[in-house]
Amino acid sequence: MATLKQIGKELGLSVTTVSRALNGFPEVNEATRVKVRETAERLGYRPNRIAQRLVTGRSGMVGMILKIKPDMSADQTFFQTLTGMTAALAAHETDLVLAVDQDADPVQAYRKLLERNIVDGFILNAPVRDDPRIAYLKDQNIPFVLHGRDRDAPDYPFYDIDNHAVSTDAVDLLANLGHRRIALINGEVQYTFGLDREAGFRQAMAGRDLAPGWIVNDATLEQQGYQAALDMLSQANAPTAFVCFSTLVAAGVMQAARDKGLSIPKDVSIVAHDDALPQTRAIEFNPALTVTRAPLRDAPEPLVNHLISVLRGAAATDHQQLVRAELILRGSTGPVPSVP
Amino acid sequence: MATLKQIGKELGLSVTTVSRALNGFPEVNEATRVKVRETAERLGYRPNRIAQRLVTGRSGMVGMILKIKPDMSADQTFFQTLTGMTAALAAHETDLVLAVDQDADPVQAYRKLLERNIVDGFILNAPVRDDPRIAYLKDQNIPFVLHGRDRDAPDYPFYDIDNHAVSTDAVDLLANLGHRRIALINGEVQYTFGLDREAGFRQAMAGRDLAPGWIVNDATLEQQGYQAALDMLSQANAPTAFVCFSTLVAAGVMQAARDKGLSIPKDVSIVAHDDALPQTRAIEFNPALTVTRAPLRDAPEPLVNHLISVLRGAAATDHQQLVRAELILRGSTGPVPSVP
DNA sequence: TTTGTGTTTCAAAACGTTTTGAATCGGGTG
DNA sequence: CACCCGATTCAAAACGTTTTGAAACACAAA
Repeated sequence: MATLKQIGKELGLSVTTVSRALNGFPEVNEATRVKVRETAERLGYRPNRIAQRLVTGRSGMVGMILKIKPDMSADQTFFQTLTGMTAALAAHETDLVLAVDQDADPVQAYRKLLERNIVDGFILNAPVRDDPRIAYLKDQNIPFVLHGRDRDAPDYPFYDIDNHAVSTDAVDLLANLGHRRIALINGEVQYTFGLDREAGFRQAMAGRDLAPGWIVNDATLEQQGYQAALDMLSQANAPTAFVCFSTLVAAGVMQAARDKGLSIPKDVSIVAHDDALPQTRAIEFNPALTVTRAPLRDAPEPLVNHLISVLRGAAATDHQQLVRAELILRGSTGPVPSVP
Repeated sequence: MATLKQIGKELGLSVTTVSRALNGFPEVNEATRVKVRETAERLGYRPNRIAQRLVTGRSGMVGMILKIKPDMSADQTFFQTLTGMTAALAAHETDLVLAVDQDADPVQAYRKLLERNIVDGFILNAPVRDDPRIAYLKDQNIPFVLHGRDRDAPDYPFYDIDNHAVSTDAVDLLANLGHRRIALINGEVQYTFGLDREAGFRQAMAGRDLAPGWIVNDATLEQQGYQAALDMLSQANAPTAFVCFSTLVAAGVMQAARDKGLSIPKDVSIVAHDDALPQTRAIEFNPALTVTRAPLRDAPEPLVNHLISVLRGAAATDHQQLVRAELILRGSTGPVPSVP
């Protein structure tokens, strides 16, 4: 591996000058700079990141810790996010160190990575309410950025979609179509996104004096959506509309409605939230799904950029981003059926 | 952050002595060592890995590059492997840098990580025949270890199961039960494990003068297993036994047999290879599945240990491990039906 | 007292970079 | 000629560790 010293010796220059020439400092003669560049190229010089990091005091790596579920599966969305993230990080000469959390204590894995002086900061996802990881990292004064929020109006950098509005938008749409009996098939309420969706739903319903009589939480799979909807549709005074946590859950709900001999949107309306994952495309449903849409692939780049800025010393609160999901009207929603 | 120098000043010792005391060198007075340990503990000393790495010339990180399929899903098996790997690496003070390969050129992502002097070596998986990544890493003289092999009798460290034997064992079992028309529902033949399974199958069939008339490749999903088996079972002189690439594929084959009104194992026998993933448990099939079994969770630790040894200078060929899958007889195999 | 011996400690170099503060040079100005 | 100035280059320090070769010390043997 070529070093600055070798390039210097080759040209009769000091390492100082070589370093400055390569790093674009203005006080070096343009002719010298060209020669240095040439020689560096010829010798195949690559800066030794380790040495750079020792002197700058930063490691140039950020950590991310995966929480794996007991069934060893992980978030469906993880690979989508990971791909975007490594690409965005590479643009800032930064690498991603991945670890898996297998501990009971959610903070343990972060502590371990920190103690080894490996990473400059963290990317967190899937926060729970008052997340202990966040308390820990703030206490230790470690930079991090969150995909999501663990509370309203936090004081750390984050990128999140407005999950509260996701629900209120859906309820507003359905209520304006005349629906009164609206169900929520929600995701995991251990996470704030689930909690926010439920809170938004309850508030929107309350604002219109509607009773939130049908709420099912912790449904993430198609099968769970199917089962929940089937139960509800079998009752007297069944709901006429469903707000679904995901397009996958909506697929289950749709199947349940069909199995009950109900047609969409004549008898039952369905709104889902669409993370725009490649597996289940809302527009290919039959009928095409009305959705609140916030592509997950939009998240990694802002997320990474926020973190990089903060690592460079920017104020945490300058890097908060709350995006509103888009409401896209398609064929799965219609006016409430006249009389049941 | 406390440093060696600070500990030294605190105790009136040189950094040399402090360093040696903490690293367990024999030539330091036991009383001194105790004092140093105490002070280090009290000051919360953590060695600066970056500095350590600069002087030792090793980064203490290994890289792994994920190949993501066009549908953005990844290997079902990935999380299983990842968990075991980070745990095994942590035992050697080593961290995992993850990157995603989004290039047409499979070597590009490796080159990038290397040019940045980030990693000491690589863990590769899912090799193709004469894998270009392996050629590149060997040419560059970069340590690596492979999960799988890209050819027979390679000269690099690997951990692999004997995929050839997986097929021959299955065929032998079925042929000994009297089956003559044996089908193979194989996985992706772009990878060597798929190729080896097919080669083993053909060889075992040829060894018994049986015609390998039913071979389907590139089936990884339940649906694909179902479709392939349904096609075969609809033909005249349909196969009486199936060798399946995975338990997931076997589930599809089983369903196809049932849909054809065939019972298992009376009319159709099924053998599958079982990676022992938590999602599809062969023993819970009905009837319980006869399998060749090689738990994927067994792989990460030997894999990591091989790599660590090689990083420490061991000979590459001392760290090759070929394990033979276990044949487990259960209820899905039986004698060939008397007359069709 | 001197010499030898084993134990324990130390100063200094090294890793490759960035950064600080100073030196050198050529050329103009007084 | 003496001085100053801008442009360019340099030597040295620093980051925190490991490692080398030598020094210091205590104690026993000669």
